[in-house]
Amino acid sequence: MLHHQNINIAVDAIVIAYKEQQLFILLIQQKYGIYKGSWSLPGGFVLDGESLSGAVQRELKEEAGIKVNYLEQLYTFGDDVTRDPRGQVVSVAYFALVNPSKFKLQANTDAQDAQWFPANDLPSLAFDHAKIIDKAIERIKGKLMYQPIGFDLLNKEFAFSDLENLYKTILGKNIDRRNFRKKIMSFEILEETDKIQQIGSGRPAKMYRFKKSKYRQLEKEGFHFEIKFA
Amino acid sequence: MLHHQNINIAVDAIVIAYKEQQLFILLIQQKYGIYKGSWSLPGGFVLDGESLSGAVQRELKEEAGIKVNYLEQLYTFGDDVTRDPRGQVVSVAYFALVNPSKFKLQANTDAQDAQWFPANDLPSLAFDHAKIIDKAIERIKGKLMYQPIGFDLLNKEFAFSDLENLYKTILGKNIDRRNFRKKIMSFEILEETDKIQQIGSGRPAKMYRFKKSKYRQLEKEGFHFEIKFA
DNA sequence: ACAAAAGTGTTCGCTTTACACCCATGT
DNA sequence: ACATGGGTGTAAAGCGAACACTTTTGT
Repeated sequence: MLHHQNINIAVDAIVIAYKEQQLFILLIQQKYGIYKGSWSLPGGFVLDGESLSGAVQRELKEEAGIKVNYLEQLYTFGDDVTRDPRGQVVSVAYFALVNPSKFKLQANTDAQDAQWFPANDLPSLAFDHAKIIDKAIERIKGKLMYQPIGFDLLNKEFAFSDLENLYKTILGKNIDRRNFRKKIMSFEILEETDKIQQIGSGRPAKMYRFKKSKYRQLEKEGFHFEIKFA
Repeated sequence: MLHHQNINIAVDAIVIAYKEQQLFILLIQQKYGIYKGSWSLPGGFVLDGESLSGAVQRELKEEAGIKVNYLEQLYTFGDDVTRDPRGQVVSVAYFALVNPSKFKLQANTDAQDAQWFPANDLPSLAFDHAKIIDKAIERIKGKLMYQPIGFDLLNKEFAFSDLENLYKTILGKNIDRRNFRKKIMSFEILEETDKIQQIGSGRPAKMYRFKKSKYRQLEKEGFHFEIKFA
């Protein structure tokens, strides 16, 4: 070490999934220590020579056997020097999105202690993880309005109403179906598939795909995804 | 230390000032090491028991004798494991704004090696600091549109045209004076003083003050500062 | 009187909002 | 035939964009 420091550096991940009009967060049950038995965010110490995002991906694989499709740095928590009772730990939090295909956790890995919890019904959490989750939820709410991250929470093919419900769920308010559809459609970033969804009763829905390449191209041309609501 | 890690944690600060239609960034000349003589952002290792923002403030005081009026975490750089050639260092970058009263650096402190550089004419920088500055400039450009941070770069009392020029400078484009004034005034967050500014020729300008308390109150009521341009 | 910067309103077009009925399917 | 969710258009209001002359001072 360059300079002697009695501080550790860790990463934590807030992994978010969406299913049946609910947001879920991935938590891990602590096996040892004073927080034994309580739930916490997946994460751990960064290894020597390892990058921060690399550490996140490794921990997610080790602790939950999961690979995410969206990963972004959220915030670094280090202003509360006593956030970890064992010693000074600075934690770089990342926020991640997964689509429903990742929802069933493989029990074959180390992941026996990993579980999804509804975001609005979390158990009590170790460390300052409740605060970290709050910040992540704030971030996703904000981002939803000006970046097409909702698609990372849906299957590759989805009904329009799925997107609509996702927005309703995350923002916690009703949106006008007609205006919402008009807006999204005007961006021309959705591709209609030839499939239709048939579940339960009601008229079957056309399935759409998010055209990521089209979006990236529009972005380069100066286009900004942005949604406004009443 | 809880866990043996061969990684250090540091903070860096991007301190931004505005004067005469230019943005300036505070840099420090390196005294030792392989980057000796080249310029870098103020910053350094976090001390045991010290908070991250505390470390930033301490370094700014030590290295430049400066106290900032706006400080916000920018990003944590730790994905490039070799960003510091001496060893693995994760750096939490903060971005800070100061008003013109801080512009003259006291030469009595350690600050002999501190200097302001125009943001568009920087010397070559140590480490990955050029990249960090880019990110900070991006952030300030974005924030200017939806948060009233411009006021932190001006004196407490300022002419309206100062605000206008600040926006023109940072965004790098012309703005419509009438529309801009109309917009800002509609927020009712400025207070007219009884002073007038008289410099050189031309009609003297009324001086304004930013009503921070009024802004905070509006914010609580759900108001969002937001400016759009052509 | 002229140069220099401050101050001020109106019109036009686009975007946002509010709002309700028909369609396709299963039971 | 009815229940369920999918799919669609239009009018009014509000906001952003474009645009030029008058005022106050110094020289």
